[in-house]
Amino acid sequence: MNPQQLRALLLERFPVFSEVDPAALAEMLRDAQVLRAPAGSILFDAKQPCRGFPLLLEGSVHVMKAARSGREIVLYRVDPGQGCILSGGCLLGHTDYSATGIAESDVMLISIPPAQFNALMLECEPFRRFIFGMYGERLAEVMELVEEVAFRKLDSRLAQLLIHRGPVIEATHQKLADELGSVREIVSRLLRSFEQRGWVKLERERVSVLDPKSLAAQVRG
Amino acid sequence: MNPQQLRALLLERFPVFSEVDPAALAEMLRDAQVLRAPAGSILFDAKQPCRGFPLLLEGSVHVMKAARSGREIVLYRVDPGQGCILSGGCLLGHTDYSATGIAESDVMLISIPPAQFNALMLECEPFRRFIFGMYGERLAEVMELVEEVAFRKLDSRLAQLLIHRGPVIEATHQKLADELGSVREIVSRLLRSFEQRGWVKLERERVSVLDPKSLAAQVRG
DNA sequence: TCGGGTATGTGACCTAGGTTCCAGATGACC
DNA sequence: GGTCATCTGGAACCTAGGTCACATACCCGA
Repeated sequence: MNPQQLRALLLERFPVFSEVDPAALAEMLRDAQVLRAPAGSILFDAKQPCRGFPLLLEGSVHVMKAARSGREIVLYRVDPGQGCILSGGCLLGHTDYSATGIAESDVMLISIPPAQFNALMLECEPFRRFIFGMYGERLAEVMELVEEVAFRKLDSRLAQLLIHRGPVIEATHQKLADELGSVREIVSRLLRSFEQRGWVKLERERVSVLDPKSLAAQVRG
Repeated sequence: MNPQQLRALLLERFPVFSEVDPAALAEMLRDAQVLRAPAGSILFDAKQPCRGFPLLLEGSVHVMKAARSGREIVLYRVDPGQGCILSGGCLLGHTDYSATGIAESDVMLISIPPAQFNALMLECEPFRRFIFGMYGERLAEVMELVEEVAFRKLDSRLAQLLIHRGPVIEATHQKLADELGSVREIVSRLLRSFEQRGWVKLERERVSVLDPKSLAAQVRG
């Protein structure tokens, strides 16, 4: 990818950079690294060196926690136009997060070197708001997740996941279970009951939503 | 409280201000509001106007979520030397958090007006790190909480709470349940079983830890 | 077409924890 | 002391969801 293409893609994914001084942006782009990783690769884990603040250009990333039992739960997803604030955390002198980021699909990201990142934070108010906004959103999402896990039943959370992931979900039951912090058998059982009620259609590695209204009712119920 | 006392208290609780330009600090102190609230008062809720970024000087604050069932769970505590990043969130243009902050004890806090807050963020790198660090810590705490709620059993979480709150906890079983996101009966049952094993002593509105080692083992188990 | 890896269906069973309901205890206030 | 609210103990019961142990079914490459 040539510099012009990169610049255009960055601006498309991160409109906030249109408010950055063009010279500073050019400098940043010169120093920044573009990284690619295939689906399934671990982008960061407990303690990665991680120099630079990563911004996701393409693909999506799951940030998750795993218990020693092997069970997992997804804390949130990072989509294009968002940054990996966790792996960027070390830039700001945080404690370690002990969460894992895995590429859900092939990903491309750009890593802003610490010097440029700090300069942007210093000089550019919109950029500062953007970064803060990301932190705030993540915090809100994870707080919401606490409430869900603590108070909502699994059928409701599964229904919500199916609706959110759109009409056709390509994933194994195991992956859905990992996302919810449950186990395969339970997710299979719930999916089957949804299917018996005509709400979804099940195929190998695929769930098709047939009746989003009823699923949504299940979310509320 | 006179300005000198306030300045001294602020510096004691928030050493980061020693790195702020003294003139700017004086200006901030002149404009900042000192707020007090009695134990039990709601400091912020879904949507409070909340002008200013609050820093906690005395007391402690619970940030919690409530389900319509009436059950609650504490997301994290704010102690002196920390800021209410949630109520401060509006300064930075976030979405609403729909969490509630209640004063666990009598509290005193200082509210930094938006103009001064932005000026500090702009001018003072240590302050910026401090604020970012707080966001990062909160995020890490809440992520940890997700894992606990999803994967740890209640006896383990209760034992952890008892150890953390130190040798004598003055609280009703209901409050402990609210903190964990559970119900009174279960907490009572677990406490009783701890008592039968000689790990704690139970009195009205008081739990005394007798055997922290065994409790700690319960946390890990 | 055969065989091994992966994905799913299914049932029996178990347990943590929630629900309900009530009895006693404690303390505050009149 | 008497009344009332709050707090705690405790049993019976129920349910969601996790665990185990399989049987199938599907996919793909040798």
